[in-house]
Amino acid sequence: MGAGLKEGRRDNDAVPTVDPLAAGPAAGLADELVAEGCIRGAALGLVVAPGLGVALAWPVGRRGVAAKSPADVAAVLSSLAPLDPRWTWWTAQGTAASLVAAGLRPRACWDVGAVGRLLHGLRRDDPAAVWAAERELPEAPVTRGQLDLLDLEGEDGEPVRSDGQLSRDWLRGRWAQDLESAQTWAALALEVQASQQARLTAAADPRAHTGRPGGTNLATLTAYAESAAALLAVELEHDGLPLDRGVLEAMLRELVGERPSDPAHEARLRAQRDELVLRHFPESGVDLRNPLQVRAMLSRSGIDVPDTRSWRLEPYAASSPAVAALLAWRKAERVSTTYGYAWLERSVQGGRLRGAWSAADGGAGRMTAQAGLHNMPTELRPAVCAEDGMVFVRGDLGQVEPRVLAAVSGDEGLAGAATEDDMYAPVARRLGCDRPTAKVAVLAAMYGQTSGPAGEALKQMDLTYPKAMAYLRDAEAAGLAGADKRTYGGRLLPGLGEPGSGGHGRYVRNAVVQGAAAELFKAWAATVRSGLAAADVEPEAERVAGQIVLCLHDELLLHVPAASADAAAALLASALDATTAWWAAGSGVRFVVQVAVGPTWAAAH
DNA sequence: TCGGTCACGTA
DNA sequence: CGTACGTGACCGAG
Repeated sequence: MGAGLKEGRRDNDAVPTVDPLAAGPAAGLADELVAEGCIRGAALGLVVAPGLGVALAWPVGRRGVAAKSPADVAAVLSSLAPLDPRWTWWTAQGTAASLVAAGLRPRACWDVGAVGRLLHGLRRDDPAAVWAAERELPEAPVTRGQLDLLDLEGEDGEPVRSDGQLSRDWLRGRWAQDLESAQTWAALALEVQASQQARLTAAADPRAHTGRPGGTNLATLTAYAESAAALLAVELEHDGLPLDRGVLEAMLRELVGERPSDPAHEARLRAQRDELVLRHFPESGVDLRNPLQVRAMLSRSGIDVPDTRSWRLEPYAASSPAVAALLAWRKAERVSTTYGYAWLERSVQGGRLRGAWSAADGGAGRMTAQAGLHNMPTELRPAVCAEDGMVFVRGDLGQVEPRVLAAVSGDEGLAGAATEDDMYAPVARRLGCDRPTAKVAVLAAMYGQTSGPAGEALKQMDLTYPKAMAYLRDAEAAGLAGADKRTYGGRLLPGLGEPGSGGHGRYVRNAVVQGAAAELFKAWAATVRSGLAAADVEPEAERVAGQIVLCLHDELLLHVPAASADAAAALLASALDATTAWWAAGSGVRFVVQVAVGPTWAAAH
């Protein structure tokens, strides 16, 4: 056994049921790969061909290992833990999902799709799109459905077509036909990785920061974090958010009534709820779900509103029982339609709420989640209950967007304000206004508001924080001109190519802040994940049991054994310090996290 | 069956 | 007329 194997033995990634040292076809594999020029800690291309095995690729070699079942695959990968590879896959969604399902928690990865999104501002992360963008070819068509003759034009059985694009045949599954093809596919992923790595390495750091780990530049570290977030998205989808079905059902009974037994019963209950509102109005036959009809009905009662949004009706609620009834109906209707019994049946199984996660959606690259994970009403959060013997540890980044603005713009004045726990207090002092006004002015600056009560304070912002305001103005100008823009971490915000609307200007102005905040958040989440699940902290005792169960833009929710609550809380703080040490190095900006522990999500505040 | 609009939940 | 997202009901065009 080589020296590298001894020092590097890290079997903690493995499921307890898989012994990486067990004798078997994969025993000694790590040694063999090292002998064939595979370097410890480096990118290692990985493709899993279902039912066949594992394909590996490194710059000077490749290898296929037969593995029929997911457990076999897990055993092979566990045996490679001594190599401490940065697993390089086309996407975590495509490759890591089965690994996670088999109990693996890979430590480090490179997600070619996630990095493609970052570098090229792609809305897609499939191999065809990333390959084309990296080769600077025209956008590739989406592969779906059956191949037709047109698809095969220019194809000769090779993975790369004569026009330079990836083969549609290979994209449709040819890569998984045999282990030899899977190795080729893994080598192609590694080829893209190397090209991406070169682009990232060449990217100048936005500011002359020092102290980044291993001398790695910000863009590359951001690529690591985006990759980790893509893997985390797969894990979140697999693990789910603990939710007590009984508690939620009790809340639903309280809010919207009993569970309907059949469609007719449901219609009857619906009519009963509607009647509680309609009885306040003289006319009949009004559909409460049709805003136009509701507006007309209100108008006949002497309430004229341009639309029927709740904030517009709110002022009338005190004097009009009818409006109050309508607003109460709306609230119940929202819960009933979106977070009611149907949602419960669809999205909660085995005490966990599960939905699809995306690690970088939308223009700014925030994480998004489906199945209501990101917009569950606050009033339902008491149903998010920790399991027996477990607690939630919740960490919330305080005032993250203005702090991010201070860091990315290099504005010394704003950075000075960001040394305090509440940065709006010093801003108010400098602007000569009260705290609420200062807060509105800062938010208005980041969102691109141009009018309103913050007007005077905004003028003061220009004088007091010129670099921050110039940073925002430059972003807006780029958006208006149709030019490309990059976030601090290097995410491309593609320009429209031609002068755009004010709306797009405002969008880019906000996206450079929101996007950078998302990058910082993901880097923090990745660091927390390492402290929880990965095997890179020695000795073993320093690792904290538990898992991340929710990411919510500036908030992380951990589900941990009660005995580990303090350690998890400390991890949230230390991980933030470790992350901002390189992310905001030299800026003087302080980031803060508020941590709370509780038996439910609602209680952890 | 589709996209657009309204409405509303979260950050 | 401050940003982003996901979801559902309804409408009208296809």
